[in-house]
Formats: sequence, structure tokens, C-alpha cells
Amino acid sequence: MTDTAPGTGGRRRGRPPRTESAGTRERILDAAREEFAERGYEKTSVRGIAKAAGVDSALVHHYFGTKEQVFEAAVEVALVPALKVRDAVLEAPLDDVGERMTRFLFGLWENPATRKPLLAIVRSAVTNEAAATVFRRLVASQLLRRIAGEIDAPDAELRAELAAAQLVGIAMMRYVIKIEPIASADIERIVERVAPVVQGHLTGP
Amino acid sequence: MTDTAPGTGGRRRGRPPRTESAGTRERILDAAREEFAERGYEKTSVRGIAKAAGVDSALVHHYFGTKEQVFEAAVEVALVPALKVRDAVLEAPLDDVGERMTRFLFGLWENPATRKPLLAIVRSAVTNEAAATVFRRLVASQLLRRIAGEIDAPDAELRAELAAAQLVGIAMMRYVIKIEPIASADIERIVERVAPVVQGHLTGP
DNA sequence: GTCTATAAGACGATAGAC
DNA sequence: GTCTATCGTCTTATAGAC
Repeated sequence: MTDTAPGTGGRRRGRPPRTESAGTRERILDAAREEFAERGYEKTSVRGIAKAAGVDSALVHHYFGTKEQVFEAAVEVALVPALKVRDAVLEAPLDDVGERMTRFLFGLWENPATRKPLLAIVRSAVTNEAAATVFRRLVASQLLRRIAGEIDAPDAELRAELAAAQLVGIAMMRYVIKIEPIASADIERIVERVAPVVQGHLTGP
Repeated sequence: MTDTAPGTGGRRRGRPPRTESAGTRERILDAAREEFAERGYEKTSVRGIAKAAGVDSALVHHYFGTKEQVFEAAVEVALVPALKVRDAVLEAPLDDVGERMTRFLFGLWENPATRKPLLAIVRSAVTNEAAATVFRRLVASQLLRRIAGEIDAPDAELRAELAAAQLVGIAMMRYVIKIEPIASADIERIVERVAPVVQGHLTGP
């Protein structure tokens, strides 16, 4: 119907002619994110992903290769949009960064589109070295080192990491292990207490 | 040599006569702790535990039943001695509790005898519900609720949990994911910065 | 692009011999 | 108390038909 073969003079002349079947690829990635987020790397099976996506498991391999490559394809791209928000955090004035980092964390975790890949990473990073590498790159290289770069102190890196540890711990207890009452607590009440602590780690005495 | 059959009039009359072979049971538990700590629950196999202990996998089942029962037997008991230290933490004056909790954490994780079961719990709790329950009982019920009980504030429980989140985050980054420089940082330098933060969560403004 | 078929093996758990 | 043997199920991954 909307299809136009190359050379017919139709609309999408520039589009590469591969990929006939609409969103199969995306459906697989969606399913993979969901499975990895819920079960972690080891407990997730390629067959399970395929079933959730309504396709055969061989097709998953056909698109992405090994299970580990499925993980990378499903998880890492989903966090790219978050990089823009991160840049906004980093461009803010430094005496504001505690609250901004804290709100950045909750922004990521309260949004289902980013919570799933994050859950997948955390659930997998504790046992899978590839996922641990993604985690390190995400937390350490992408965020901490840049924040540390702006702090004028001899122990800038340690400070930045302790601030991150506070936030990582909250994410673990609220979103992964789900310990009450922090799992259900109002975000504003948490921000109120945590933002000054993060700020203190970074620029305090 | 030191063996005395029942009725011979030897020393250990009260001892139940079962368990002929010396420390096989303990060897299995040791191996299980090691495996669960290194690989997490899903990646650990009963066969792997058996091989590490130098026995057959059927023997592991014979002693402990299912894999989940092996986990419980190996992990939970190993932390009982820590309860005494915890009691010392709780009996200390409240304006000291920040530093004491922080040092308590490092005491647990720097000691190989307690680090292994802790690693096993953390590595397993993110994907295994039984392990998550152990974690909640350990952190929440056993420690937090008792600390919260001593704080005179309306949000005592949230305060205690945010303090714990700071410590949990440090443990995650230092011992589980191993992010530098916090993974190699001198403990005293960390305590110096973290103890006041924990104290502030509990008794601060 | 999507499937069937299958290789090649690891897994948890049990029955039963010794 | 310890092992052998085994059942039944699950896994990743590939070759190849359509």
C-alpha cells in the first residue's frame, strides 16, 4: 500500500531498502528490555525474549547475535536520551548541583522508559561483567568524572563518588530491593533530605 | 582415635550419634558460600558447589535438599556472629551512632568471613526473591527499625533508611561493582567524610 | 525475514546401590 | 555417608528450508 519499490519515483528514495517487516526488531528489543529488567541477565533466556516478542528464538539470534549482544543492543541505546538531561545537570551552577543530581536520579527512575534499562543494568551488573562495565561507564566515567572535574578540592573524585553512593543506595533500596518505607515515600520528602547531603559531599567542608 | 562408641563410657555421651564423616558438611557449606558470593544465585550450580567441595552433587542434595535450602544454610548462619557487634553499635550513645554504624559496615565487609555471605546476599538479592527477603530482614528489620526506634523525630524511619542507603551505596560501589577510586580508597578517609553524613541523617536538622 | 529442526550440553532433582 | 546412573527439562546457538 504505502510501499514504493526503488525506481518507481515514489516518496522515500533515500531510505535503505532493507527491513521489510515493520517493527519486529523494535518489538524484540522492547521484550528484551522488559525481561532483562525483571529477571536480570542470567535468569533471562533468549527463548523467553522471543516468546514475549511473539517471534522465534532463532530470529533473535539472526538480528543481534549472542545473548550478550542482545543485552547491549537493548539496554545501552535506551539511555541515550538521558544524556541530554545529564548535560543540563552539569551545566547548572555548582552550588545547585546537589538538588539537580538528586532530581536527575528520580527523573530517570520514575520514567518507565528509562527505569527498565536501568533495572536491567543493576540487576545484571552484580553478576555479569559486561553489564558491570556498562554500569561503570554510566556512573563513573559519564557522570562522576565530569562532576569531579568541576570541584576544586584534592579529594574531588572521592567526594563525587560518595555523593553518587548515596544516590545509588537510594535507588537500590527504593526500586530494586523495595524496602519500606523508602520504596513508597514521597519523592519531595526524600529530595528535601538528600539534596543537601549530596551537595555537602561535593562542595561541603 | 578420639572416637567413642555409645555405651563405651567415653567422654561425649550426650552427642547425637549421626554424622560419621568429619567436616564434609562444613566443606560443602564453605564451597557454597564461595560460589554464591562469586557468582550470585542463578549462576551458581549445585554441581559446581559439589565439585568445589570435592563431593558428588547428590550428596549436596542429600544434606540440604533444594538449591534454595543450600543457599539459606550457607549464608544466613554465617552472619549470626555479626549480630553481637550490631548490638554493641545499638547500645552506644546516639550522638556516636553515625561513626559506629559506618565502622560497623566496614568491619563486616573487610572481614573475609562475613564479606563472603554478604556478597552472596547482595549478588543474589537483586534477582532472587528468597535472597531479597534475607536482605530486607538483615538491613531493615534487624538494624534500621531498632535505630529508628531511638530517634525522636516524626520521620525517624525514613531518616534511618537514608543513612543506610548511604552505606549500602558505598558497599555496592566498593565491594560489588568495584568502581575506582572508592574501591581502593583508604577506609579512614571514607569514614571521615561519611560518618558525619550518617549522623546527620539520623539526628541532624 | 522468518521459521523448523537439531546439535550439544548444563541444569535440578531423585532412586537406589553399596 | 557417599556415590552412580538417570530422568526430564531447560539452555545457547547454528544450519538450512521457505
